[in-house]
Amino acid sequence: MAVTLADVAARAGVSSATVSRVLNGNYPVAAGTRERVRRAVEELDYVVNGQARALAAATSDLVGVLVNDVADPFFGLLASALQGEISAAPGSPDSGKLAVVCNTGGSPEAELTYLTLLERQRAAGVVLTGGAVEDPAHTAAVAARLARLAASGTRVVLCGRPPLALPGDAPAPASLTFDDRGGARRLTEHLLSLGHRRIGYVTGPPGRSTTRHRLEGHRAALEAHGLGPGTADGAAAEELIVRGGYDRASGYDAALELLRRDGTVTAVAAANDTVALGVCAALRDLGLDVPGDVSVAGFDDLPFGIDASPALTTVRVPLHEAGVRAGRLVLGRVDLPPGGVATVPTELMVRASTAPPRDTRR
Amino acid sequence: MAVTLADVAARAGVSSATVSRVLNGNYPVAAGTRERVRRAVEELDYVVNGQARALAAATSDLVGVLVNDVADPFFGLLASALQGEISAAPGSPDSGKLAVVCNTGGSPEAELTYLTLLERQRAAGVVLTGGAVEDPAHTAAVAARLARLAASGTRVVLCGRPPLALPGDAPAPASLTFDDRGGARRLTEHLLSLGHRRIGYVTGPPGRSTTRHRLEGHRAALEAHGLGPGTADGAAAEELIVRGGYDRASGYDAALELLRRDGTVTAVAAANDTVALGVCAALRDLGLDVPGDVSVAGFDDLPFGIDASPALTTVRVPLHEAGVRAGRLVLGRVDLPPGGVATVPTELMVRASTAPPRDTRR
DNA sequence: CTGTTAGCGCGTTCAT
DNA sequence: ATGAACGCGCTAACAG
Repeated sequence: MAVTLADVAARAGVSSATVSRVLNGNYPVAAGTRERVRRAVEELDYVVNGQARALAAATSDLVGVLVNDVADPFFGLLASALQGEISAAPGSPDSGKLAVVCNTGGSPEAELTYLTLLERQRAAGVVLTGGAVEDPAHTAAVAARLARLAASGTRVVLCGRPPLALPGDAPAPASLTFDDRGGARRLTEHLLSLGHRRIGYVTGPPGRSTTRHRLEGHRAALEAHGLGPGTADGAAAEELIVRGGYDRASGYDAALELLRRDGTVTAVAAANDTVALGVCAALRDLGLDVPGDVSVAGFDDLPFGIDASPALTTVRVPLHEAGVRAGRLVLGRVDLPPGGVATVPTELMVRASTAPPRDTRR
Repeated sequence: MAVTLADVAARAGVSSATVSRVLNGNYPVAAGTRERVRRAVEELDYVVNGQARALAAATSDLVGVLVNDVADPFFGLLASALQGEISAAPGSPDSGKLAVVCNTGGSPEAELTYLTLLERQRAAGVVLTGGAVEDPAHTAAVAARLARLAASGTRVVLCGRPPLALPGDAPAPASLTFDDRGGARRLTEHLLSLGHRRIGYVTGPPGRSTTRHRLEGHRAALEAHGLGPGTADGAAAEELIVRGGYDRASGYDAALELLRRDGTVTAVAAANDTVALGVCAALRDLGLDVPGDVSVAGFDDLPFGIDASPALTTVRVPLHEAGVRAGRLVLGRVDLPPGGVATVPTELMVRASTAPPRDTRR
């Protein structure tokens, strides 16, 4: 059926081992022989069998990239940078690696399934991106899978999720964590410094590390401004935390719920930009002006935020840079400082959707 | 190192052949034996070696999905639906297939490289999505690769690009084409029916099938309304076609260029939604109102269009449905009508960014 | 420098 | 119903 090494060898009048050597170029071969083999390969349209090669050499050129949602630009941007870094490196020994983007849809089961599939394929590396599901049982299951992968030589990198200890004596995987907490804190501080006191917060989906970190940042800012859980205002602020998801619809619903709980809210911080746009849409439908009546802020700084009405104040997460770094890490081209954890900084981006509350203006 | 079939066999006190049989479940095995093998697998945390299995059985569970840009929601949505369809099918024989999203970045070379990589891996299927590069040499190169893939049993599906004839006696691959031309035509007809006559058009990147089809639809609408290439107005309309790309920046630049060519433009149709938002941004910066001074329309109906200011009039491309269909096709779960081509309809979505031109209003 | 010889881990005959 | 043996296509020692 398909043409094999042996076919090429026969055509070139050499042994299959020699063909293998010229193909991999990591062994001395006479120039003349090499040329003959090259021609035979051309003439026969030979393409190596990756499976056989992987089996014989015990190496693979597959790198798995797990994302929670490919349709979400957050992951699209990350995956794009990662894949670019992995597939690039022309001429380098890493060249020819296949970055495999696997879409878990945020489902813990799918995450485990993909990890198994990648283990089956003896992947060269695996990158887990985005917030982790914080269920102890699931975390343990993931850790167990990762430990096995690591033990069999697969490089594991965590990107955008907390460091994870592996069972047994396995060293913890390299991890690139985003400063979600710091970003969220600076964002809420921005709202506070504008004069807002009744600030609503729409969280991400429950049980996710990013959801928790961002909410913690929000609370930290409140507490630092004397709105801690002990105070009356702090208790009121807790009432203004609404559970959501990472989609636009939950932002829309959350905004309605928020105004039902307290019609005097003057600002809303959302778990991400998409949710923030849902919040804006709801406010608009209610006849409220942003930021005139209510300020709204997002998180991530995805490209569409700048074209929203009004342009969204948000926290920039350097997804491209993070993707590139994660790509280098999983290829083993760079290493992390001892401890294996690096934090990617986030940056407050003030735009038009936030302003001082109405009553403090002239 | 890793635990193998033989290890499991030894543990269960049977031959490796028997273990293989219970694992694949396609052969009668005594219930008791099966149970013992199952336990051994559990205890040893055995995971089959995909490479070895593929080599022995001459089948793979990899399905490649080539996209032009993962960071673009257009492809994200498509890939998400495709992957969902491929990885779903719980219990079915297709279950356990690994959908591999490969990001070509729109580069012809990368496209060929990925095709080679997938051929190396003896992929079970390949889906090429998005507009095709219309360079004869490249088209021939792709066709040659696809013919080889098809010959070795890989299922090939085209999604969102024109049908392609393969060299030799190979049957043409199944293809799902989008009605880009019809959609673009209806969109421009919409603008014409609102009373616009000076309509600008910002194209997609040069040499792409989608760019050409959408532009053709635009021109067809003009011609049907007596603004054909022969007429004076038609010639003027040709002057209002500006070359762009699929990114926001080229929309921004194109809008400036358009107004420089003719300050009386009252409407602009863009190659896609992202470009349309760039056009809106430029108009806004110029102090022009959308749609008061200039109407703007996009294409694709990506989620962010509804939150733009104003909500974008566009043409909906049913990406989710298309992805699902493509997924079923590549798995061979459904077939296309004779000829192997199906057209996915597109739909005009009128929203707030288009309105009658100023001078025809009260 | 090059050919020969073993496996890599599994599916699949062919026997039993 | 189960085991023994062979081969998938390739790389990696080991000779020469």
